Amino acid sequence: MSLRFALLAVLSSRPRTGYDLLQIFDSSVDSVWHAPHTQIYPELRRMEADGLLAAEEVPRGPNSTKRAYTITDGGRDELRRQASEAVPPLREKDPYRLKAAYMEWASADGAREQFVLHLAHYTAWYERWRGRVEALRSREDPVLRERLAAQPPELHDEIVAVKVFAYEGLMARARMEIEWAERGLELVERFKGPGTTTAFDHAA
Amino acid sequence: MSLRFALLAVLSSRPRTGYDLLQIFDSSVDSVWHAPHTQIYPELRRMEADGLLAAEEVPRGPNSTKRAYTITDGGRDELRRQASEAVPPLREKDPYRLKAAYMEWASADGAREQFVLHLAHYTAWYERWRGRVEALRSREDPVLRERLAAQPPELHDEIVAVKVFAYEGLMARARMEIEWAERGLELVERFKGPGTTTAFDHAA
DNA sequence: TGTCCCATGTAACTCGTTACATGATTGT
DNA sequence: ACAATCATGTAACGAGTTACATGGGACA
Repeated sequence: MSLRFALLAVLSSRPRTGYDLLQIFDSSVDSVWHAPHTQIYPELRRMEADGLLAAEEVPRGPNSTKRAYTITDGGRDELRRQASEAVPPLREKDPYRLKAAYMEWASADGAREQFVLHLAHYTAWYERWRGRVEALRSREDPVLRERLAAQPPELHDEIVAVKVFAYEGLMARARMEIEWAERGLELVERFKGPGTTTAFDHAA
Repeated sequence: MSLRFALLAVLSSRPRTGYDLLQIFDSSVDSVWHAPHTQIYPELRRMEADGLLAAEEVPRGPNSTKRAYTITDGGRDELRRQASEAVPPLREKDPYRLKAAYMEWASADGAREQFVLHLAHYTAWYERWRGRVEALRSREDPVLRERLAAQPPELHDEIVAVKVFAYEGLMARARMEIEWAERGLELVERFKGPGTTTAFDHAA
């Protein structure tokens, strides 16, 4: 249901096409969630069928149209409902920690490479999320501006604050992952450096 | 593939039945991964068909048998392969941060309840993981003992160290989630306390 | 006339969850 | 006898990924 929630949330500020949503999700701005077009387009159709969205064919050049989706009152109700319904957190399923727990089976190079990738990944995302927080605080982000324009001024501080809070949560996660990967690299050097043996080497 | 990896890893110390694995995954010890029996039993059958496991019908009472699975040489190769192959980290999909980013749509009670659940969840798991680290460090954990018994003594330190490292990563995650949820509760009081308005109230 | 970018789909497949089922064994 | 636990499945469904496709518009 997260995809549906995210779509409703983005469409609550103004109508957009599937392609618009794809850009927002996948590349530029809203780096909390993502989805490929193969998931977005069918979901928009289903949401329209469920009465959460209304679609309009708008012209595009002389011989073509595109579908713009507008949130309906029912869609806004559903957005409020999903935002307000507390869902119990899921049990952890953590593939990184799982893999680390059985690192004795890994080659030195494989283990090292995994942590190098981990470090690079979360370092890059940390920077990206930091940029988002700045764009939100300064209220220069274009998607945020459209959102604020669609809501009364007395809500603006809350809207900005909760988004900053969300991205700061992602930044905290990234910092944790970076520190963990650095400790991982130390472990690799300690146990898989020259002159050591590991379960990996006990081949049949 | 994480389930398959986890099954291979657990079976690498000694043969077990599907039910044994279920206990290890779902309740008692190995709290890094979990899976219901409806996923474990068919996966074991597939792994047997793929030559990673060998099954043996062992008697159970007078009129019944159970299937015990043993890892094969091919299974050990696959375990080494998966442990050694660096996989690029996945893009973030974070339903908690997503929901928080659009908290302006939530009722005060719904938002508060969500963070209370979050806090309770990660507090409980923090304690659980801390207990696991203790059981690993003292080498009193029965599953760990079987694992060490199956591997030469010069590997014991590495085996314990990587498991402690994995659980400490989970603990770091839990600490981060706890701090974040506490900040979330402060935000709820600030913006959804008495005398405030929120997008939730702007009903149609 | 080609090459991006805009714009939208279907189909097959994997992973995971939930619901529905069944039967034997062990201990009280 | 009954209950708890041991033991193992099938089926339907939803979410998400990857592969396969198609066609118009804008600009050089």
